[in-house]
Amino acid sequence: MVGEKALRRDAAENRRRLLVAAASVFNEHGLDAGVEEIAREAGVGLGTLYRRFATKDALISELVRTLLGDILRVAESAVSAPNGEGLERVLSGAGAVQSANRGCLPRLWSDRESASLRSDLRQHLIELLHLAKQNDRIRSDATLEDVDLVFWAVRSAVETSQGVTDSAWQRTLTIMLAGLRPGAERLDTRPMTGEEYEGIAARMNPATG
Amino acid sequence: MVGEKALRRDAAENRRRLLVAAASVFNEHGLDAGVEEIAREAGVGLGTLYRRFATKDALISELVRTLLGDILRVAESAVSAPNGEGLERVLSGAGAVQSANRGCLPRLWSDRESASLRSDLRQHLIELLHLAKQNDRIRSDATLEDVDLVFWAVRSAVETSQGVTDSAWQRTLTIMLAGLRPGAERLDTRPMTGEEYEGIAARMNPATG
Amino acid sequence: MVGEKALRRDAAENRRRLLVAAASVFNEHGLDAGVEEIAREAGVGLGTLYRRFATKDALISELVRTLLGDILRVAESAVSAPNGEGLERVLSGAGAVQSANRGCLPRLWSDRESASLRSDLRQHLIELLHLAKQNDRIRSDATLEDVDLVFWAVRSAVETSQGVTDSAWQRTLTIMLAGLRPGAERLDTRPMTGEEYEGIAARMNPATG
Amino acid sequence: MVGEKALRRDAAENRRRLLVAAASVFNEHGLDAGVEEIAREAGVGLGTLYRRFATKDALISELVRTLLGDILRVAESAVSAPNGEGLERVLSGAGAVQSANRGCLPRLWSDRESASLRSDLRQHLIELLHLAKQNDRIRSDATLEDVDLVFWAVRSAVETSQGVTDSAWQRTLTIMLAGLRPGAERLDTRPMTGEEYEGIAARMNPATG
DNA sequence: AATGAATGAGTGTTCATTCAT
DNA sequence: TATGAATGAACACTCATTCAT
Repeated sequence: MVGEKALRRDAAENRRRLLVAAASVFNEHGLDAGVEEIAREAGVGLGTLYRRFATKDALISELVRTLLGDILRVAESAVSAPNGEGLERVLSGAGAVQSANRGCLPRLWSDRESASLRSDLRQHLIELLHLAKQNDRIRSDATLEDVDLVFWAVRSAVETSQGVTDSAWQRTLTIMLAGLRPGAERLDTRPMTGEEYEGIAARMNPATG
Repeated sequence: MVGEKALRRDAAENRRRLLVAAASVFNEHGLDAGVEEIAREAGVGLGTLYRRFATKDALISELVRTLLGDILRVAESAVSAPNGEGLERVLSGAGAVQSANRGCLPRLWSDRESASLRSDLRQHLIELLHLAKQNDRIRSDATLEDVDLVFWAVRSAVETSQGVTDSAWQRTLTIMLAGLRPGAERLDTRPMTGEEYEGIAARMNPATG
Repeated sequence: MVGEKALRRDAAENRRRLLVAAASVFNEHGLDAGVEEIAREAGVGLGTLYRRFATKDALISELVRTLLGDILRVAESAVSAPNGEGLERVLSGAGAVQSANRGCLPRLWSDRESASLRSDLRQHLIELLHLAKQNDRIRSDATLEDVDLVFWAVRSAVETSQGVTDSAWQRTLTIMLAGLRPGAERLDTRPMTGEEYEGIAARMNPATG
Repeated sequence: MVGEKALRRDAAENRRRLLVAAASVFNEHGLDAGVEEIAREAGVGLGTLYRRFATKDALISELVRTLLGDILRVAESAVSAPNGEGLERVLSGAGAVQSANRGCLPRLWSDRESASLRSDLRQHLIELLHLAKQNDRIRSDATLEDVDLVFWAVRSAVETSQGVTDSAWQRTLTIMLAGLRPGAERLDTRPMTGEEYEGIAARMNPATG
């Protein structure tokens, strides 16, 4: 009995170490980093990695689920934030999580296996958005999809400013929140006409030197 | 006419076809798509691809430069737009270009070989931002870096909404512009304190499944 | 026992098989033979070859070092040969090694990575040449460089007589030793004047067929 | 008629330029050098190269035949040399040719297509060797095969001393001639016993680190 | 259960040769 | 006829995954 439990605990420990190592390695070399480096960083053998995760893809998915879980937990506790500030807390929290896990961003919001977690998150966001509107922190015509856009905008700021600055995403968040405040300008304008779009697409004509 | 040696007509045509094919294949399968598929889509042999582009990386870089060139051209003509609307035109144009070339986005704003083109673009943006401020379309405390953030936010909207909707990036742009208007709320607030950040990082504790 | 990390038994066995297979394949098809055939001949997968040797070039280098090591060992034991015969033993041994490893000859005496082994060999040759002179087996005006020339002459005999006879190199060795005996004719004659050389070079005039 | 002749002359000129270029390129980069560089060095297009030579291999063969032709011509004129010195003149001449065409050496004495030229050369060598023996310049038990060995020994000296010294082959030639003089020691000794050979072969046992 | 050596399909790239211009 | 762009088989090498120890 004791021996069994000890093994289980080791297994869980290995699993945790692998996820931490994967996050670290992905942050440094991107998702193309080799599984061998992850195992080395985790201090375990390759076989152990594959005992815990069926494929590299499954490992990435699990890491993504971990991050979504972190964000989800912030969302859960944010419901009780005062003055409808919960939504903003979640967005900040998600920014912090993304910033600390740049390597996973290409999969964070599109990973197929994590759909249900993102769905859970959206359930909370519905309520948080409602609270924010009630408290006049977010304009009444803002949608749940708009909130997604904020997550995504933060993602790109983190990814692109990598190595230059760590706080670019905070400015992105600030600007988007400013645009979502009750007092900001109307949002129902399309920023560009179809003709303009076509014009640019047509110009996509590589120079012949 | 130009400094580079002119390519024969058909060589130039092949070059153009390869860039178009690369954009298409990357859009469908990402930058990890094989060079063989690009050649096939372009209707040429592998050797031809490598006659035109020294490496796969060089092909990607060239594609990125093509896109930045498209955006740059919009920026050049946008200077003469009325009412300081030029900046918004460039942002819309860049959105359209990015939307039509999703596959390249991971490199578009970070490719090393394209630094000078991005630098050229920034020169134009300086003026366009100035004009926008003069015309009260953009708040006076907005910076050139804020404009970068808009490009990047649009990028992420395009990437993440892939296959769901093609216009998400337009909404992102609308929201960020709303946040950058003179009447929007102050931008000097940090959206999250350091302690909160640490709190979340500490919670990064993968499930022991 | 040694400084390097010990390989597992089967890993070491694979390494040996690969070197033997490489020698065999190179003997048959030259250094241009494909790595795949080497792996097949060794009965291992391609990945195993690359696990043991970083590149094809490194494999060739290692094979060269192995052969030089064989020759070096002969040289070490040759010091104790009677009547100053040690030098001749080394030359014969090197001939046998070269004859059994024709495929490596283009690299044997010029491989960059093996310089120190060749240097070690030369240290032994200095002593062996000295002993040979003391015992009147080699003329006193012979130099260490002359000994190099004997190695190289044997190389070429092995290479060129490939498939015709296996003992041509022995005759080459015999003739060169005869020329290096104390009683042979003076060696300070230039075999050809500069004018003659120029005359031939000028005649280098490909047929107009 | 005149136009036709002019074309023929151009073709012949191109052919000559290609052979000269090939020799030069092979000298610098070895036989693995690309055909494109040869065409460039010759100042003609790739198509022209392939109009003159069916394959790269045919070009190499032709170059080899050119060199053998040069040596053959020396052999022809050497028959009339005084005091039986003709043989030595051919050997020197061949050394000069080889030294000036290092790049071809791997094929010079083994190229299949050049067999008849080498056969012609041997016919002359038979006579030259006879004359040398009659004049007591070469020992009477020397064979035609021994002469081959001298060619080959020179080859290797040229190849291996590449970049270090240009005259190593002359020393090799001097030593071998000394070994072939009437006064040199007997040549009928085998330099190594079969057991010794086996002993070394058995030791061919890569270290297991 | 843990290890890491072994595997081989897949990738980017080269280069002798062909052929449209 | 001369050109060099086009071709694609062949190559060296990588890396996610398997499995003997």
